[in-house]
Amino acid sequence: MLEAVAAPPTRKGPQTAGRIREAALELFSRLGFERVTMGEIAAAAGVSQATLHYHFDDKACLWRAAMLQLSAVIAEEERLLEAMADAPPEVQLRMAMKLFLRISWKHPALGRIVALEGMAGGERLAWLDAHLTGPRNRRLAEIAQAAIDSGALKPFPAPMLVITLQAASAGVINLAPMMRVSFGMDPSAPEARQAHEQLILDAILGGLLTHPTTP
Amino acid sequence: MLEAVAAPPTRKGPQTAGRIREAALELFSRLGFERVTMGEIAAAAGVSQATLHYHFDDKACLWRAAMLQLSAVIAEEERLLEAMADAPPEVQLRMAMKLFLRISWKHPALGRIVALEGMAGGERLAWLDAHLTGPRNRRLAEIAQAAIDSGALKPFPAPMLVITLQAASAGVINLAPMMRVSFGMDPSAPEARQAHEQLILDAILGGLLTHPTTP
DNA sequence: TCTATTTCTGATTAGAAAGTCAGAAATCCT
DNA sequence: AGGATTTCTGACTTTCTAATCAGAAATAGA
Repeated sequence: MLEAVAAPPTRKGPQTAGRIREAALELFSRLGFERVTMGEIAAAAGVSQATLHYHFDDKACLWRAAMLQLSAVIAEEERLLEAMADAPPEVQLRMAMKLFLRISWKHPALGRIVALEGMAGGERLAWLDAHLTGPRNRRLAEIAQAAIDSGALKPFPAPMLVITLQAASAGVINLAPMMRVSFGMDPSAPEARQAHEQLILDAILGGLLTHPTTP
Repeated sequence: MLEAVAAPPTRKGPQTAGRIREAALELFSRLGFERVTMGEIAAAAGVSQATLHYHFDDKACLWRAAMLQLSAVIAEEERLLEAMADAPPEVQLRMAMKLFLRISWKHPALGRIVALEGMAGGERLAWLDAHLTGPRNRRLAEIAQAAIDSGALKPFPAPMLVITLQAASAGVINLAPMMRVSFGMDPSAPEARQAHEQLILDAILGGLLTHPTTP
Protein backbone atom coordinates (compact mmCIF):
# COMPACT_ATOMS: atom_id res chain seq x y z
CA MET A 1 0.00 0.00 0.00
CA LEU A 2 1.11 3.55 -0.45
CA GLU A 3 0.72 6.86 1.37
CA ALA A 4 -2.87 6.54 2.49
CA VAL A 5 -3.82 9.37 4.86
CA ALA A 6 -7.35 8.98 6.21
CA ALA A 7 -8.83 5.63 7.20
CA PRO A 8 -11.33 3.96 9.51
CA PRO A 9 -9.81 3.56 12.98
CA THR A 10 -10.82 -0.06 13.06
CA ARG A 11 -8.16 -0.92 10.50
CA LYS A 12 -4.76 -1.05 12.10
CA GLY A 13 -2.57 -0.36 9.07
CA PRO A 14 -3.00 3.42 8.74
CA GLN A 15 -2.31 3.84 12.42
CA THR A 16 1.11 2.19 12.29
CA ALA A 17 1.78 3.98 9.00
CA GLY A 18 1.22 7.20 10.93
CA ARG A 19 3.60 6.17 13.69
CA ILE A 20 6.18 5.37 11.05
CA ARG A 21 5.72 8.76 9.38
CA GLU A 22 6.17 10.54 12.69
CA ALA A 23 9.32 8.66 13.57
CA ALA A 24 10.64 9.24 10.07
CA LEU A 25 9.95 12.98 10.21
CA GLU A 26 11.76 13.35 13.51
CA LEU A 27 14.80 11.40 12.36
CA PHE A 28 14.97 12.76 8.81
CA SER A 29 14.72 16.32 10.01
CA ARG A 30 17.31 15.86 12.68
CA LEU A 31 19.91 13.99 10.67
CA GLY A 32 19.08 14.36 6.99
CA PHE A 33 17.96 11.78 4.47
CA GLU A 34 21.03 9.58 4.21
CA ARG A 35 22.20 9.74 7.79
CA VAL A 36 19.05 7.88 8.78
CA THR A 37 18.70 4.16 8.18
CA MET A 38 15.48 2.30 7.65
CA GLY A 39 16.42 0.21 10.64
CA GLU A 40 16.53 3.24 12.92
CA ILE A 41 13.15 4.43 11.75
CA ALA A 42 11.71 0.99 12.25
CA ALA A 43 13.13 0.80 15.76
CA ALA A 44 11.79 4.26 16.62
CA ALA A 45 8.36 3.31 15.34
CA GLY A 46 8.48 -0.04 17.11
CA VAL A 47 8.04 -2.20 14.05
CA SER A 48 10.26 -4.39 11.93
CA GLN A 49 12.22 -3.01 9.03
CA ALA A 50 10.20 -4.97 6.52
CA THR A 51 7.03 -3.27 7.75
CA LEU A 52 8.39 0.01 6.46
CA HIS A 53 8.54 -1.46 3.00
CA TYR A 54 5.06 -2.84 3.33
CA HIS A 55 3.60 0.62 3.94
CA PHE A 56 5.98 2.64 1.78
CA ASP A 57 7.61 1.55 -1.43
CA ASP A 58 11.08 2.80 -0.63
CA LYS A 59 13.02 5.24 1.51
CA ALA A 60 12.37 8.25 -0.73
CA CYS A 61 8.67 7.49 -0.70
CA LEU A 62 8.64 7.37 3.09
CA TRP A 63 10.47 10.69 3.18
CA ARG A 64 7.85 12.31 0.97
CA ALA A 65 5.04 10.84 3.05
CA ALA A 66 6.56 12.28 6.21
CA MET A 67 6.91 15.69 4.58
CA LEU A 68 3.33 15.62 3.30
CA GLN A 69 2.08 14.96 6.80
CA LEU A 70 4.01 17.95 8.10
CA SER A 71 2.84 20.04 5.17
CA ALA A 72 -0.79 19.32 5.91
CA VAL A 73 -0.47 20.37 9.54
CA ILE A 74 1.29 23.61 8.66
CA ALA A 75 -1.04 24.53 5.83
CA GLU A 76 -3.91 24.15 8.26
CA GLU A 77 -2.28 26.44 10.83
CA GLU A 78 -1.57 29.08 8.21
CA ARG A 79 -5.12 29.04 6.96
CA LEU A 80 -5.97 32.04 9.10
CA LEU A 81 -3.58 34.17 7.10
CA GLU A 82 -5.97 34.09 4.16
CA ALA A 83 -8.71 35.54 6.29
CA MET A 84 -6.88 38.86 6.48
CA ALA A 85 -5.99 39.27 2.83
CA ASP A 86 -7.47 42.77 2.75
CA ALA A 87 -5.87 44.21 5.87
CA PRO A 88 -3.26 46.97 5.43
CA PRO A 89 0.11 45.61 4.21
CA GLU A 90 1.92 46.57 7.36
CA VAL A 91 -0.57 44.76 9.56
CA GLN A 92 -0.46 41.70 7.32
CA LEU A 93 3.33 41.70 7.42
CA ARG A 94 3.49 41.84 11.18
CA MET A 95 0.87 39.12 11.48
CA ALA A 96 2.64 36.90 8.95
CA MET A 97 5.95 37.31 10.73
CA LYS A 98 4.50 36.39 14.09
CA LEU A 99 2.76 33.39 12.61
CA PHE A 100 5.97 32.38 10.88
CA LEU A 101 7.89 32.55 14.13
CA ARG A 102 5.23 30.66 16.04
CA ILE A 103 5.22 27.87 13.50
CA SER A 104 9.01 27.71 13.46
CA TRP A 105 8.96 27.10 17.19
CA LYS A 106 6.03 24.71 17.12
CA HIS A 107 7.45 22.57 14.31
CA PRO A 108 11.21 22.58 14.64
CA ALA A 109 11.38 19.73 12.12
CA LEU A 110 10.32 22.15 9.40
CA GLY A 111 13.26 24.48 9.86
CA ARG A 112 15.70 21.62 10.03
CA ILE A 113 14.37 20.15 6.81
CA VAL A 114 14.57 23.51 5.08
CA ALA A 115 18.14 24.01 6.24
CA LEU A 116 19.23 20.54 5.21
CA GLU A 117 17.57 20.32 1.82
CA GLY A 118 17.61 24.04 0.99
CA MET A 119 21.37 23.91 1.33
CA ALA A 120 21.99 20.67 -0.55
CA GLY A 121 19.75 21.32 -3.54
CA GLY A 122 18.73 18.38 -5.68
CA GLU A 123 15.46 16.67 -6.33
CA ARG A 124 14.27 16.59 -2.76
CA LEU A 125 14.50 20.38 -2.67
CA ALA A 126 12.55 20.59 -5.92
CA TRP A 127 9.88 18.38 -4.43
CA LEU A 128 9.79 20.44 -1.23
CA ASP A 129 9.45 23.64 -3.22
CA ALA A 130 6.49 22.24 -5.10
CA HIS A 131 4.71 20.77 -2.08
CA LEU A 132 5.70 22.69 1.01
CA THR A 133 8.14 25.57 1.07
CA GLY A 134 7.57 27.17 -2.33
CA PRO A 135 3.98 28.30 -1.78
CA ARG A 136 4.80 29.55 1.72
CA ASN A 137 7.83 31.48 0.54
CA ARG A 138 6.02 33.10 -2.34
CA ARG A 139 3.00 34.04 -0.27
CA LEU A 140 5.23 35.70 2.31
CA ALA A 141 7.16 37.45 -0.44
CA GLU A 142 3.91 38.87 -1.83
CA ILE A 143 3.03 40.29 1.55
CA ALA A 144 6.48 41.81 1.90
CA GLN A 145 6.27 43.26 -1.60
CA ALA A 146 2.92 44.83 -0.81
CA ALA A 147 4.43 46.40 2.31
CA ILE A 148 7.28 47.73 0.21
CA ASP A 149 4.93 49.09 -2.47
CA SER A 150 2.86 50.81 0.19
CA GLY A 151 6.02 52.49 1.43
CA ALA A 152 5.90 50.87 4.86
CA LEU A 153 8.94 48.69 4.32
CA LYS A 154 12.38 49.63 3.05
CA PRO A 155 12.81 48.52 -0.57
CA PHE A 156 14.90 45.40 -0.13
CA PRO A 157 14.29 42.54 -2.58
CA ALA A 158 11.30 40.69 -1.17
CA PRO A 159 12.87 37.22 -1.64
CA MET A 160 15.87 38.37 0.35
CA LEU A 161 13.62 39.51 3.18
CA VAL A 162 11.76 36.20 3.20
CA ILE A 163 14.85 34.04 3.18
CA THR A 164 16.52 36.15 5.85
CA LEU A 165 13.48 35.88 8.09
CA GLN A 166 13.45 32.15 7.47
CA ALA A 167 17.14 31.83 8.26
CA ALA A 168 16.99 33.99 11.36
CA SER A 169 13.95 32.32 12.88
CA ALA A 170 14.58 28.70 12.08
CA GLY A 171 18.34 29.07 12.21
CA VAL A 172 18.43 29.89 15.90
CA ILE A 173 16.14 26.95 16.66
CA ASN A 174 18.21 24.63 14.52
CA LEU A 175 21.43 25.69 16.17
CA ALA A 176 20.20 24.74 19.63
CA PRO A 177 22.89 22.04 20.00
CA MET A 178 25.56 24.58 19.13
CA MET A 179 24.22 27.08 21.63
CA ARG A 180 24.36 24.40 24.28
CA VAL A 181 27.93 23.49 23.44
CA SER A 182 29.23 27.04 22.98
CA PHE A 183 27.32 28.81 25.73
CA GLY A 184 25.68 26.16 27.87
CA MET A 185 22.37 27.81 27.10
CA ASP A 186 19.19 26.11 26.04
CA PRO A 187 17.39 28.20 23.42
CA SER A 188 14.21 26.19 23.75
CA ALA A 189 13.70 27.40 27.30
CA PRO A 190 10.61 29.62 27.43
CA GLU A 191 12.50 32.79 28.30
CA ALA A 192 15.02 32.21 25.52
CA ARG A 193 12.21 31.56 23.07
CA GLN A 194 10.63 34.84 24.19
CA ALA A 195 13.89 36.74 23.77
CA HIS A 196 14.39 35.27 20.32
CA GLU A 197 10.95 36.33 19.15
CA GLN A 198 11.37 39.82 20.55
CA LEU A 199 14.81 40.07 18.98
CA ILE A 200 13.56 39.23 15.49
CA LEU A 201 10.56 41.51 15.77
CA ASP A 202 12.66 44.39 17.10
CA ALA A 203 15.21 43.94 14.34
CA ILE A 204 12.70 43.89 11.53
CA LEU A 205 10.08 46.29 12.81
CA GLY A 206 12.65 48.64 14.26
CA GLY A 207 15.28 48.42 11.58
CA LEU A 208 13.50 47.73 8.33
CA LEU A 209 10.27 49.69 8.51
CA THR A 210 10.43 53.22 7.15
CA HIS A 211 8.55 54.51 10.19
CA PRO A 212 9.88 52.30 12.95
CA THR A 213 7.44 50.98 15.54
CA THR A 214 8.87 49.21 18.53
CA PRO A 215 6.02 47.79 20.55
CA MET B 1 51.67 10.47 7.01
CA LEU B 2 49.18 12.61 8.82
CA GLU B 3 47.97 16.20 8.64
CA ALA B 4 51.20 17.97 7.75
CA VAL B 5 50.59 21.62 6.84
CA ALA B 6 53.79 23.34 5.77
CA ALA B 7 56.44 21.60 3.66
CA PRO B 8 59.22 22.18 1.14
CA PRO B 9 57.68 22.57 -2.30
CA THR B 10 60.03 20.02 -3.72
CA ARG B 11 58.23 17.20 -1.92
CA LYS B 12 55.04 16.31 -3.70
CA GLY B 13 53.11 14.74 -0.85
CA PRO B 14 51.94 17.80 1.07
CA GLN B 15 50.78 19.37 -2.16
CA THR B 16 48.38 16.56 -3.00
CA ALA B 17 47.36 16.39 0.65
CA GLY B 18 46.37 20.04 0.27
CA ARG B 19 44.35 19.32 -2.85
CA ILE B 20 42.60 16.52 -1.01
CA ARG B 21 41.79 18.79 1.92
CA GLU B 22 40.33 21.41 -0.38
CA ALA B 23 38.17 18.92 -2.24
CA ALA B 24 37.09 17.42 1.06
CA LEU B 25 36.16 20.79 2.53
CA GLU B 26 34.04 21.69 -0.47
CA LEU B 27 32.21 18.38 -0.50
CA PHE B 28 31.85 17.95 3.25
CA SER B 29 30.46 21.45 3.65
CA ARG B 30 28.05 21.08 0.79
CA LEU B 31 26.68 17.65 1.63
CA GLY B 32 27.63 16.80 5.19
CA PHE B 33 29.94 14.13 6.50
CA GLU B 34 28.08 10.98 5.53
CA ARG B 35 26.61 12.08 2.25
CA VAL B 36 30.15 12.31 0.88
CA THR B 37 32.06 9.17 -0.08
CA MET B 38 35.80 8.78 -0.05
CA GLY B 39 35.54 7.90 -3.72
CA GLU B 40 33.95 11.27 -4.54
CA ILE B 41 36.63 13.16 -2.67
CA ALA B 42 39.32 11.15 -4.42
CA ALA B 43 37.77 11.86 -7.81
CA ALA B 44 37.44 15.58 -7.04
CA ALA B 45 41.09 15.72 -5.97
CA GLY B 46 42.19 13.68 -8.98
CA VAL B 47 43.77 10.83 -7.03
CA SER B 48 42.85 7.26 -6.23
CA GLN B 49 40.80 6.38 -3.22
CA ALA B 50 43.68 4.59 -1.57
CA THR B 51 45.73 7.78 -1.70
CA LEU B 52 43.29 9.36 0.71
CA HIS B 53 44.09 6.69 3.24
CA TYR B 54 47.78 7.15 2.69
CA HIS B 55 47.62 10.82 3.69
CA PHE B 56 44.83 10.60 6.26
CA ASP B 57 44.12 7.71 8.57
CA ASP B 58 40.38 7.63 8.05
CA LYS B 59 37.41 9.69 6.95
CA ALA B 60 36.98 11.49 10.28
CA CYS B 61 40.64 12.40 10.27
CA LEU B 62 40.34 13.87 6.79
CA TRP B 63 37.29 15.84 7.91
CA ARG B 64 39.21 17.34 10.82
CA ALA B 65 42.17 18.17 8.59
CA ALA B 66 39.88 20.01 6.18
CA MET B 67 38.32 21.95 9.05
CA LEU B 68 41.70 22.85 10.49
CA GLN B 69 42.76 24.29 7.16
CA LEU B 70 39.64 26.45 7.04
CA SER B 71 40.13 27.41 10.66
CA ALA B 72 43.64 28.65 10.02
CA VAL B 73 42.54 30.87 7.14
CA ILE B 74 39.68 32.38 9.13
CA ALA B 75 41.70 32.93 12.28
CA GLU B 76 44.20 34.85 10.18
CA GLU B 77 41.52 37.06 8.65
CA GLU B 78 40.04 37.82 12.06
CA ARG B 79 43.39 38.76 13.52
CA LEU B 80 42.69 42.44 12.87
CA LEU B 81 39.83 42.33 15.36
CA GLU B 82 42.32 42.05 18.20
CA ALA B 83 43.99 45.26 17.13
CA MET B 84 40.94 47.24 18.19
CA ALA B 85 40.30 45.70 21.56
CA ASP B 86 40.18 49.11 23.22
CA ALA B 87 37.83 50.89 20.84
CA PRO B 88 34.37 51.85 22.15
CA PRO B 89 32.00 48.84 22.36
CA GLU B 90 29.65 50.18 19.74
CA VAL B 91 32.47 50.64 17.23
CA GLN B 92 33.83 47.19 17.99
CA LEU B 93 30.41 45.66 17.55
CA ARG B 94 29.85 47.26 14.18
CA MET B 95 33.31 46.27 13.03
CA ALA B 96 32.89 42.69 14.23
CA MET B 97 29.56 42.39 12.48
CA LYS B 98 30.93 43.62 9.18
CA LEU B 99 33.90 41.30 9.45
CA PHE B 100 31.59 38.44 10.32
CA LEU B 101 29.47 39.12 7.25
CA ARG B 102 32.47 39.48 4.98
CA ILE B 103 33.90 36.17 6.13
CA SER B 104 30.55 34.45 5.76
CA TRP B 105 30.49 35.51 2.12
CA LYS B 106 34.12 34.76 1.47
CA HIS B 107 34.03 31.29 3.01
CA PRO B 108 30.58 29.86 2.36
CA ALA B 109 31.84 26.46 3.46
CA LEU B 110 32.07 27.74 7.04
CA GLY B 111 28.40 28.59 7.29
CA ARG B 112 27.37 25.32 5.73
CA ILE B 113 29.49 23.36 8.17
CA VAL B 114 28.08 25.28 11.11
CA ALA B 115 24.54 24.69 9.92
CA LEU B 116 25.08 20.98 9.35
CA GLU B 117 27.00 20.10 12.46
CA GLY B 118 25.51 22.75 14.73
CA MET B 119 22.14 21.20 14.03
CA ALA B 120 23.11 17.55 14.35
CA GLY B 121 25.14 17.80 17.53
CA GLY B 122 27.51 14.96 18.37
CA GLU B 123 31.25 14.67 18.56
CA ARG B 124 32.01 16.58 15.39
CA LEU B 125 30.20 19.58 16.86
CA ALA B 126 32.20 19.24 20.06
CA TRP B 127 35.40 19.18 18.03
CA LEU B 128 34.30 22.20 16.01
CA ASP B 129 33.47 24.11 19.16
CA ALA B 130 36.91 23.46 20.55
CA HIS B 131 38.83 24.26 17.37
CA LEU B 132 36.83 26.66 15.27
CA THR B 133 33.42 27.98 16.18
CA GLY B 134 33.59 28.13 19.97
CA PRO B 135 36.30 30.77 20.28
CA ARG B 136 34.71 32.87 17.55
CA ASN B 137 31.26 32.68 19.13
CA ARG B 138 32.49 33.56 22.58
CA ARG B 139 34.64 36.45 21.38
CA LEU B 140 31.68 37.91 19.51
CA ALA B 141 29.46 37.38 22.55
CA GLU B 142 31.95 39.31 24.68
CA ILE B 143 31.82 42.23 22.30
CA ALA B 144 28.03 42.15 22.28
CA GLN B 145 27.97 41.96 26.08
CA ALA B 146 30.26 44.97 26.31
CA ALA B 147 27.95 46.88 24.01
CA ILE B 148 25.00 45.92 26.19
CA ASP B 149 26.82 46.90 29.38
CA SER B 150 27.73 50.24 27.91
CA GLY B 151 24.06 50.80 27.17
CA ALA B 152 24.52 50.94 23.40
CA LEU B 153 22.72 47.69 22.68
CA LYS B 154 19.35 46.49 23.90
CA PRO B 155 19.75 43.92 26.68
CA PHE B 156 19.11 40.69 24.81
CA PRO B 157 21.10 37.64 25.91
CA ALA B 158 24.44 37.95 24.14
CA PRO B 159 24.52 34.30 23.00
CA MET B 160 21.13 34.79 21.38
CA LEU B 161 22.44 37.83 19.51
CA VAL B 162 25.47 35.95 18.30
CA ILE B 163 23.60 32.89 17.13
CA THR B 164 20.96 34.99 15.42
CA LEU B 165 23.59 36.97 13.57
CA GLN B 166 25.24 33.72 12.60
CA ALA B 167 21.96 32.24 11.42
CA ALA B 168 20.90 35.32 9.50
CA SER B 169 24.20 35.87 7.70
CA ALA B 170 25.22 32.33 6.89
CA GLY B 171 21.66 31.11 6.55
CA VAL B 172 20.90 33.26 3.55
CA ILE B 173 24.10 32.16 1.87
CA ASN B 174 23.42 28.53 2.67
CA LEU B 175 19.91 28.72 1.30
CA ALA B 176 21.11 29.89 -2.10
CA PRO B 177 19.77 26.73 -3.80
CA MET B 178 16.39 27.30 -2.24
CA MET B 179 16.32 30.94 -3.34
CA ARG B 180 17.05 29.81 -6.87
CA VAL B 181 14.30 27.22 -6.82
CA SER B 182 11.69 29.34 -5.06
CA PHE B 183 12.40 32.72 -6.65
CA GLY B 184 14.78 32.14 -9.53
CA MET B 185 17.14 34.56 -7.82
CA ASP B 186 20.85 34.07 -7.26
CA PRO B 187 21.85 35.43 -3.86
CA SER B 188 25.52 35.26 -4.68
CA ALA B 189 25.14 37.93 -7.36
CA PRO B 190 26.99 41.08 -6.23
CA GLU B 191 23.87 43.23 -5.92
CA ALA B 192 22.10 40.52 -3.88
CA ARG B 193 25.15 40.20 -1.67
CA GLN B 194 25.09 43.96 -1.17
CA ALA B 195 21.38 43.95 -0.33
CA HIS B 196 21.86 41.13 2.14
CA GLU B 197 24.64 42.93 3.98
CA GLN B 198 22.66 46.16 4.12
CA LEU B 199 19.60 44.30 5.31
CA ILE B 200 21.41 42.71 8.23
CA LEU B 201 23.16 45.92 9.22
CA ASP B 202 19.93 47.92 9.01
CA ALA B 203 18.07 45.36 11.06
CA ILE B 204 20.62 45.21 13.84
CA LEU B 205 21.88 48.77 13.91
CA GLY B 206 18.43 50.20 13.30
CA GLY B 207 16.39 47.82 15.39
CA LEU B 208 18.61 46.68 18.23
CA LEU B 209 20.70 49.67 19.19
CA THR B 210 19.21 51.92 21.83
CA HIS B 211 20.10 55.00 19.81
CA PRO B 212 19.57 53.80 16.25
CA THR B 213 22.06 54.82 13.60
CA THR B 214 21.22 54.00 10.01
CA PRO B 215 24.17 54.92 7.86
C1' DT C 1 -16.39 -21.13 13.42
C1' DC C 2 -14.07 -20.84 9.16
C1' DT C 3 -12.12 -18.47 5.18
C1' DA C 4 -10.19 -14.39 2.99
C1' DT C 5 -7.76 -10.26 3.54
C1' DT C 6 -4.77 -7.26 5.75
C1' DT C 7 -0.79 -6.57 8.38
C1' DC C 8 3.54 -7.84 9.83
C1' DT C 9 8.13 -10.38 10.30
C1' DG C 10 12.61 -13.20 9.92
C1' DA C 11 15.73 -14.54 6.66
C1' DT C 12 18.07 -13.37 2.64
C1' DT C 13 20.06 -10.85 -1.33
C1' DA C 14 22.48 -7.39 -3.83
C1' DG C 15 25.04 -3.38 -3.71
C1' DA C 16 27.73 0.38 -1.79
C1' DA C 17 31.22 2.25 0.99
C1' DA C 18 35.24 2.38 4.30
C1' DG C 19 39.35 0.64 5.09
C1' DT C 20 43.70 -2.72 4.07
C1' DC C 21 47.70 -4.27 1.68
C1' DA C 22 51.24 -5.75 -1.49
C1' DG C 23 53.61 -3.78 -4.69
C1' DA C 24 54.25 -0.35 -8.74
C1' DA C 25 55.78 4.32 -9.93
C1' DA C 26 57.98 8.42 -8.96
C1' DT C 27 61.35 11.06 -6.57
C1' DC C 28 65.42 11.89 -3.82
C1' DC C 29 70.21 11.31 -2.42
C1' DT C 30 74.99 9.90 -3.19
C1' DA D 1 73.62 5.45 -12.52
C1' DG D 2 71.68 3.00 -8.56
C1' DG D 3 69.74 2.09 -4.17
C1' DA D 4 66.57 4.08 -0.67
C1' DT D 5 62.50 6.60 0.38
C1' DT D 6 58.30 8.70 -0.55
C1' DT D 7 54.12 8.62 -2.99
C1' DC D 8 50.55 6.38 -5.16
C1' DT D 9 47.44 2.59 -7.01
C1' DG D 10 44.51 -1.66 -8.15
C1' DA D 11 42.57 -5.44 -6.03
C1' DC D 12 40.62 -7.18 -2.05
C1' DT D 13 37.98 -7.70 2.54
C1' DT D 14 34.59 -6.39 5.77
C1' DT D 15 30.71 -4.01 7.20
C1' DC D 16 26.52 -1.77 6.61
C1' DT D 17 22.12 -0.76 4.30
C1' DA D 18 18.10 -0.81 1.20
C1' DA D 19 15.14 -3.81 -0.70
C1' DT D 20 12.83 -8.55 -1.50
C1' DC D 21 10.08 -12.50 -0.38
C1' DA D 22 7.79 -16.43 1.52
C1' DG D 23 5.09 -17.16 4.94
C1' DA D 24 3.31 -16.29 9.94
C1' DA D 25 0.10 -13.65 12.79
C1' DA D 26 -3.76 -10.87 13.24
C1' DT D 27 -8.11 -9.14 11.76
C1' DA D 28 -12.48 -8.85 9.16
C1' DG D 29 -16.54 -10.77 7.25
C1' DA D 30 -19.71 -14.75 6.32
